[in-house]
Amino acid sequence: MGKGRAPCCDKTQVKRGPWSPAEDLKLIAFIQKYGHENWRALPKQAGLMRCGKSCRLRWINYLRPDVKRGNFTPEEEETIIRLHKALGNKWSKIASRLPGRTDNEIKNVWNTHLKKRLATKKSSQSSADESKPESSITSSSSCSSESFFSNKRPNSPKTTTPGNEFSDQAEKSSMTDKIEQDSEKQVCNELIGIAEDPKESSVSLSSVESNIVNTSQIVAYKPEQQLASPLSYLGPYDVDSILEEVDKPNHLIEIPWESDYDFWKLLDDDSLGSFQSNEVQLGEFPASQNIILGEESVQDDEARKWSHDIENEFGVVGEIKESNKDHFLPKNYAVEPQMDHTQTFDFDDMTRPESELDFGYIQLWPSWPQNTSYISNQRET
DNA sequence: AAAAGCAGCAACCGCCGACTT
DNA sequence: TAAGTCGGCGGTTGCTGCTTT
Repeated sequence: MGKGRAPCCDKTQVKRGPWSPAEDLKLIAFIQKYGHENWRALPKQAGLMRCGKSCRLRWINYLRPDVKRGNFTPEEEETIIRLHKALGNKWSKIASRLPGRTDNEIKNVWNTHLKKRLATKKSSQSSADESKPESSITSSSSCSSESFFSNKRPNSPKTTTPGNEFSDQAEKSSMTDKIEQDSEKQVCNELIGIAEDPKESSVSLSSVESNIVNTSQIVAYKPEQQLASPLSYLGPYDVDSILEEVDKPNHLIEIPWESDYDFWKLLDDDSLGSFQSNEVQLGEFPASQNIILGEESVQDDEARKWSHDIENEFGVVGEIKESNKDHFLPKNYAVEPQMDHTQTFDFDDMTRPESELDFGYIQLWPSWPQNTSYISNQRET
């Protein structure tokens, strides 16, 4: 090539920084309804002023229904340590062995907790090793020190407590020797049962979720499954209006940044009404909002049902007590400026012309992660 | 009580490989 | 085969809250 890589998006035209609940809702609603076949185009289709990469990251790391939040269990930490020994900084591969965990999260945990912990142990251990030979301890997921099983608090904040020190066994496992002797892959296979075919084995979380690309799959989620997601939205956000946003034809008819012959041809052919992508009917939605999903056709009632389900899932309820809201809102959640929880809220970048917004307070997932603080000031937009 | 330092983590950046044209 | 696009990955940044002084 030699031309340098074109930027994935126009940095001046996209919003950056923390995601607001409204943006999350939009993204979730869009993906649940239409999938994410094309991340680059998704923001525009969903009406988000975000880079496609940013959307992808947000979805993969935080909004996916199957993403697991909360502190890492000792077992998970041990797995990370073992896998890191075998694989190095292959966070996505490590993540593939930890269901529900994302590479980013694992990377953070490693950098902030495990690395330091191991370094500390190593230094203390090395001094101890000078006086006595290293014992041979087999490595397995069940080999754990007494502290390994102590302090199991899956739902407690993610911080690792001092009492939760990882065992020396994990550190001193025979892994080290084996890694030196065997190939990385062999060791990995032995310890974690990775399939021989790397292509089969390296199914990362992200790739798994990437397979969810059409609505027929998305809607297969049961509400209770979705409830397991970190969709604990709080605040006076009008779910209906947000869902309407992603339904808006003008959001689905993507006006490309760059001229796209096919797109304009599409318009010229006056085929909008009947245009069907493989998964999403991008054309102007009739009132019925028929969506062609492969062989499936989501009819009126299905669209309504979906909307209704979402509404139920978000649980439009009465006001959330001030004392409770802090419990649910994620840390660093971008909050629109001067947001008043007692009043309706106008999304600055997604304002509806005639806002007949009937904001309801959205009940939160009971499983919203450790986030306990409420950021009242918004970082740059 | 205020300031400084530290830790945690969400998000961004840029590179790479796979795939398409 | 070259050029271009896109998704994915890993490194890094910078903001925020907490702890210490």
